[in-house]
Amino acid sequence: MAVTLADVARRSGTSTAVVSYVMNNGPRPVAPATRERVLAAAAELGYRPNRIARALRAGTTGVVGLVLADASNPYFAALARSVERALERRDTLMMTGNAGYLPDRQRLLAERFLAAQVDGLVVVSADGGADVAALAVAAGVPSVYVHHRPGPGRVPLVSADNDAAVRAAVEHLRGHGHRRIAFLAGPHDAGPVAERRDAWHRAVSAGDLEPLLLRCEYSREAAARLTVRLIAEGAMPHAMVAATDEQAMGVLAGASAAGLPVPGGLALMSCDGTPDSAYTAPTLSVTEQPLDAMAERAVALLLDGAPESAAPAARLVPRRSCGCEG
Amino acid sequence: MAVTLADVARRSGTSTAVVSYVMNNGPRPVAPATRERVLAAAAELGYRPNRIARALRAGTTGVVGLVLADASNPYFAALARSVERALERRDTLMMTGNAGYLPDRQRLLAERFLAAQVDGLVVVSADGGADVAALAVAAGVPSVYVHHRPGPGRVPLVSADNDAAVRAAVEHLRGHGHRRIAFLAGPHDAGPVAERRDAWHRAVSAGDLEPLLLRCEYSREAAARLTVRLIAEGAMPHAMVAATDEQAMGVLAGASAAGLPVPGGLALMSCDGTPDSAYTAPTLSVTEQPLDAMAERAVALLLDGAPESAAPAARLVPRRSCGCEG
DNA sequence: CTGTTAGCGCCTTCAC
DNA sequence: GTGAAGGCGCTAACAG
Repeated sequence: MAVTLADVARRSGTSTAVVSYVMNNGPRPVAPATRERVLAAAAELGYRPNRIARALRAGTTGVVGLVLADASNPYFAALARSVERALERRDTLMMTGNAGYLPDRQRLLAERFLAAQVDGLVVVSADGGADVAALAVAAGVPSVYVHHRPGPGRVPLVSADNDAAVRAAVEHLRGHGHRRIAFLAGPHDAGPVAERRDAWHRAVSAGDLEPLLLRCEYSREAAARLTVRLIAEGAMPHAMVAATDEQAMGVLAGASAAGLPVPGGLALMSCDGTPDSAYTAPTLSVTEQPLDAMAERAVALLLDGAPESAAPAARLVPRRSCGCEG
Repeated sequence: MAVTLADVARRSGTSTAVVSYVMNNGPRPVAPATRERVLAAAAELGYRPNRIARALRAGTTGVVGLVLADASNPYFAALARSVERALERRDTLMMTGNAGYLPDRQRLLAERFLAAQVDGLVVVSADGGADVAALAVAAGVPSVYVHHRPGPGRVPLVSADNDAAVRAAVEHLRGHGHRRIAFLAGPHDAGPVAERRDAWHRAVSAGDLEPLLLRCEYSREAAARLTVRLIAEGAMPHAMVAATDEQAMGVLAGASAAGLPVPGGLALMSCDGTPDSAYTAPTLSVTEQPLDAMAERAVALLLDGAPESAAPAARLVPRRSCGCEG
């Protein structure tokens, strides 16, 4: 059905080797006249190289697998796009799979990607994921974690400098006059969120401020429910740092539903800095993760054998929800 | 490096044929004892079938390509997840590429996916895209458009019944007492947004209501800017249907920035019904597209040769922004 | 400079 | 019930 190298060779009166040399500009030289004939034949027939055959022969597919926690979460979605751009620069295709926070599904996806002979595996896992990169290692396939590394192991991790970011957020809220600054963490104590929580705790302690640790699932729904409940109980703090944008958006939704004004009644900051955070009502003050830099670094590590390097810094972006601009 | 069929055959003292029979449960029977030995050998060696080799032999990869307009847009992101789930049910992997509204990039992605020998192409294009599915057709690869079909051509399209949805939205706003109901459309007149605009126009005309057509790009930023400007000029309508959630969220952000209360000063509805729309402040009243049904239908069309059928209906979900629940 | 050919790993027809 | 062998489309020795 499809046009093959042999078809082009026949049509141009040459051999498959010559056609291959022309299509790949090497590894052997071809006479200009012959080259023209081959190119013409290829164009006429609409020849398109079969990457599957090439992959079998070359032992490399030009495809990388991305195991993602959840593309519905704007943070992970933005990260995925950054990874895609980084791969694009290397002419590499991406297979994506959403694991939905399920360790078994992470493993299943990784297995499938490995069976598909991906050249590398990028794993973006949330708290409590499986150490799926270990599977890649066992198969001799390069792998990287971005954002969070579930297991111990020697698989490299690329994440941002959460410590400095959270410290800056706490300082910023303090600058607005707040002395009781809550932190909204996730249900578990692991990964970047744990780092952010620790950083908050250190900053609050050092500043002689009053701590209040809150917890909920990483979803808008859970954060909205918690917020409504706290407001009803009169237990809502007046300043809060949310571990994730997803939670912060839930807090905003809950506050809106319960009639608590932001930033008037609650000064809120968050730690992801997704694109969406600029268009909430009110706009979210955040510490913005350098997603493009993280993705570029991860892909360089994966495909170019670049050395592991220090975490890139997050940037403070004050907007309306903390009390700025208004 | 990697373990192959031949390795397992050697280890189990059989032939590659038998190992293949065992791994695929056919097409020939294998004696139970032999089967056990093969399975044991495969497990010991950690054998994982090479899908690339299988694909070359079988002429089918078990991979579908998804050309997406923009995964940063929650509507497209949700659609992509639905497509992934529909493919998952058929044990099919997905390659994704974001075209970012650029026709040339759509074409490039389609070319690459075709070269990777995908079994099918799902194209989710925004207004003004290229007719990339035509490339697939030329290559003899099945393809479907979801949401929008750029060109003429006979490539099937799966979309929702926009007409009924918009009519319901207009009626709903009218029920809230509004007689001047604006519509926020996109910059072009094509595809589903054009359908929605037409449906709005018919509904407004039939109801003897006052029309006002507004336009802006499909981004939060553009919609927010437009909203701020209209408010400043005193030209903001009191009721509006936005063509997309993305634009509606921008309107919400603009209204919040300019101090216009929603729904008090503006009753707003939107036509996508993304998951995000339930957690804006205030929550967005929408007509919800049946994304799972659309995706399932598209994939059935693509891989199972299912017949084209009528568009599934969108559902009205009243929330706070139109004036309900309050 | 160009042609012939041997596999990459798998599946399956054909012989035993 | 099992084994040997050809070939999917491509690349890169190896000959000419």
